[in-house]
Amino acid sequence: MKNAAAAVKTSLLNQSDTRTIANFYAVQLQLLCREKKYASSAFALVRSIHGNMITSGFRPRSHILNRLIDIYCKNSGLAYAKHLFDRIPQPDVVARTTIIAAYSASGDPKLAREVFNKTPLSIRDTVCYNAMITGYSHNNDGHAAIKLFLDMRWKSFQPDEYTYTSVLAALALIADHEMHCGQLHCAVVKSGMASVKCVVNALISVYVKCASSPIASSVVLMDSASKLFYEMSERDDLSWTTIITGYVKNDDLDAARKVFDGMDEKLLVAWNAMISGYVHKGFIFEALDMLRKMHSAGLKPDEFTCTSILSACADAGLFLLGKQVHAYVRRTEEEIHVSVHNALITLYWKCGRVDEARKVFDNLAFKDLVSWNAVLSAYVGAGRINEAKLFFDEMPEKNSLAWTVMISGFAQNGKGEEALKLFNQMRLHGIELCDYAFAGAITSCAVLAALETGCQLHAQLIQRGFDSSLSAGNALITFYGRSGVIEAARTVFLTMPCVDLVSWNALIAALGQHGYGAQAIELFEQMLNEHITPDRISFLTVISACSHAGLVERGRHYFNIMHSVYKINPGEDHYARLIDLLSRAGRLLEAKDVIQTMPTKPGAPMWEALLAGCRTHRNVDLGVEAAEKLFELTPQHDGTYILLANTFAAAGRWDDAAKVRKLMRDQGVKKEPGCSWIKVENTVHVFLVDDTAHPEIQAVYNYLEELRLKMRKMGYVPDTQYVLQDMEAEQKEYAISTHSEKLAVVFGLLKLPRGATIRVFKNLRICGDCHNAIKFMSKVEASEIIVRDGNRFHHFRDGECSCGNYW
DNA sequence: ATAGGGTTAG
Repeated sequence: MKNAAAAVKTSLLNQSDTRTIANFYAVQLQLLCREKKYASSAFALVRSIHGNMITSGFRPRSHILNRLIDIYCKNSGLAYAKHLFDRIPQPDVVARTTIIAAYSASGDPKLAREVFNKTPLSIRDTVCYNAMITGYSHNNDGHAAIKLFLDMRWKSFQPDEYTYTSVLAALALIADHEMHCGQLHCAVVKSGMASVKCVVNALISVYVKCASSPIASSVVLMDSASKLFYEMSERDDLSWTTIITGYVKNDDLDAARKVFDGMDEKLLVAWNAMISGYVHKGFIFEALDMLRKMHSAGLKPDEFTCTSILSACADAGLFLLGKQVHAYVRRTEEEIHVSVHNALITLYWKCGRVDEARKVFDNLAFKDLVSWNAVLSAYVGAGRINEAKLFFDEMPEKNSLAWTVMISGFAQNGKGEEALKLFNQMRLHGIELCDYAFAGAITSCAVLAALETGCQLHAQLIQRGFDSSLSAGNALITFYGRSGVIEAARTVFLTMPCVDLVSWNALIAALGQHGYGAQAIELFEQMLNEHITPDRISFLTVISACSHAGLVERGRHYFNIMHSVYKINPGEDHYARLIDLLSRAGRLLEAKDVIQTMPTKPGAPMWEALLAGCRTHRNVDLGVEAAEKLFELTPQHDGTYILLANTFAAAGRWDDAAKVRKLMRDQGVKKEPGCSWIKVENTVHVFLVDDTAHPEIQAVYNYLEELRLKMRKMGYVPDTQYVLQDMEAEQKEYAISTHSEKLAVVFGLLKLPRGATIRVFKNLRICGDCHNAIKFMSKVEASEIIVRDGNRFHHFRDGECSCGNYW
C-alpha cells in the first residue's frame, strides 16, 4: 500500500505533469488498483480522487467509472459504489460483474443475483457467471453455485479454469467423504482440466476440506491430496501452501512440517501457516521458534504473523511478550493493520485489562466488525454484562457473531430471559442463525430450566442440520443434565460425531448432579481410559459426583491425583468440593483439618460447606464456629443465617434458631428471592413463582403475602428451609424453594400424611422436577403427584406416569 | 470485471 499511496499522493500534487485529465485519473486509479491489500488509507484516497473529479466537473467515461466502482467495493465503500452503479443508465457487463462480486463479498448474494438476472443474455459472459458462482460459494451456498454452473453449461457458455476452481470450491462445501471426492476427481479428469495447474490446486483443496469433515477419514483423504500434489508436473506457491495448510488444519503438524522443510524457497504464507498451526495447538514455544527461524531466513513478519503470535500470547497470558510484539510492529510498520489491533485488544482483555482493551479500541482510526466484536467479548468475558449490552446497542453493524456473543454472555451470567429475548430478536432481524447462537439459547434454557423451549430448540437444531455441532451438542448435554433428563443428555453425547473435554465434563456433571454418582465415576474412568486428559473442571465435577454419592475415599483419591498425576494445582473451588465431600459424609473434623491445613487462606465456600455438613449431622458447636468465620468473611450473606438457624433447628434448639432469625433481621440482611410457599392440608400445593403474572399464581401470591404478615407477627422472618421446619411442627404450612435441587431436598424433608397428593403448579419449570418428584415419591409416601406446566400436566401415580392437556 | 494459500472476534 505504502508505495501506491505515495505515488498517488505525489500525482495529486503534480497535476500539471499529466497530459489529459482523463488519463491522469486513470493513472491514479490504476495505481490504487494495483495494491489489492485492504487498508484504511485506500478508502480516503478514492474519496479524494472521486471528490476531485466532481469539483473539477469531470465526467468519467465507463472504463474509469468501472474502476472507481471496483476500488470503492474493495475498500469498504460499498455504498458509494452502489450509488455510482445505480446512476449508470445502461451498465456494461464489466460494471455489472464488479458490483455482483462486491455484493457477494458483502454477504448479500441475493442482491448480487438481482443484478445478474437483469444482465441480458446477449452481454453476459463467462466472467460474469464466474463472479456469481464464486459469490454463492463464498456465502456457503454450494448448491446454488452448482445449479448456476449447470445453467451456464445449458446456455452454452464455455467454462474456463476460473469456473472450475470456483465450482470445485462450491463442491467442497457439500462434499464430506471419500466417495464425493472420488467422483469429483473423475469429473475433473473427464472435463479435460486435470492438467491445468490451478484446477489441480482446487482439487487438492477439496480433498483437504473434505478431510476435516467429522465423518470422513482424514488420513485417507490427506493421502490422496498429497499424492495429487507430488504427481503435479509443476507446483506453484499455492500448491505448496494448500498441502501444508491442509495438514495443519487436519491436526497433523508433523506431516505439515515435513512438506514445509522440503520447500526450497519458503514462502511467508507457508511460515505463517506453520506458525498459526502451532499456535492453535497451544505449542507457543514452537511457534516462537518458527518466528525466530523465519527471521534468520531474512523474512519480515507481516500482519498475519503478528496476529497469530499476539493471539498465542493472549491465550497463554504472556502479556509482556505481546507488548514486545506490539512495539516491534509499531517500530517497523508505518500503518498497523486493523487485524493486529484487533489481536491486541484480545491480548489486553485476556490478560485482565479490559479497560485498556477499550482504550486501544477508542484510539483506532479504522475499526472493523472484528474490533467491535473483540471489545464486546472483552466485556462479556469479564462478566461486565451491562456494559456489554450498552456496547452491543451502540454497534453500527452486528453480525451473527456479535449477537451470539451477547446471547451466550447473558446466558452465562444467569440472565436466561434476556438471552432468549435477544435470540428471538435475532430471528426477527433475519440474522442467520448459526450453531453457536443455538448453543447460547439452549444454555439459557438450562439456566431457566425451561424444558419445553429447550426441546423445541433442539428440534429446530436438527432441522437445520446443526446437530453435528460440537458447541450446540455440549449446550444440549448441559441443558438436559440440568433439567434432569439424563437419558436425553446421554443420547446427545452418544450421537455427537465428535466430542471434546467439555462434552465429557457436561455428561459427568449431569450424572453426578442427579444422584448417579457411580455412573459419573464410571464415565470419568472411561474418559481416562480413552487417554483424554482431564482439566480442572473435570475434577470439580467428578469430586462433587463422589460427594453426592457418598464415595468419600474415591473423591479423596481424585483430589490427590489431580496434582500428583495431572499437575493441576487444586484451586479454592476444588478445596470447597473436598470439604463438601467430607462434610456431607459426616467427617466434619477431617473437613475442618483440611480447611486449617490448606495452602491459601480458606474463603467463604469452605466454611459454608462445613456449616452445611454441621446442619446435616447436627454438630452445633462446629457449626457455630464455621458460622462465625462466615459472618466475618461475608457479613451480609443470607445463607449463613439460614444454615445456622437450620443447624440449631435440626438439633431441636428452636429458641436458638429463632435468635438467629432475629439477628438476621436486626443486621438488616435481606434474603435472596427465589422461594415460594405451599399450603398443606391433605394436598400439598407447590407454587413456583417465576411467572407472577399468571392469575392463579397471583392469587397464591396474595395468599402468601397474608401468610408472611401473619408469620412476622409471630416473630418469624419468613424464609425457605428453616420456616419449613418450624411449620412442620404445626403440620399446616410449608415453605418451599423453586430450585429443582432444593425442591428435591424439601420433598425429602416433608413428612406428609400417607396418601397425600402433591400438586406442583409450574410455569417455565422443568421435568427435572418431575424426575425429582418420582424419585422422592417414596420418601414423601405420596400416592400421586401432578406436575403442571402451563396447559400440560404430568401425572404420576403408583410409579406410573401419564401426561396430557388441562384444557 | 471472475478463482485459489496464511490472521484477528465465540
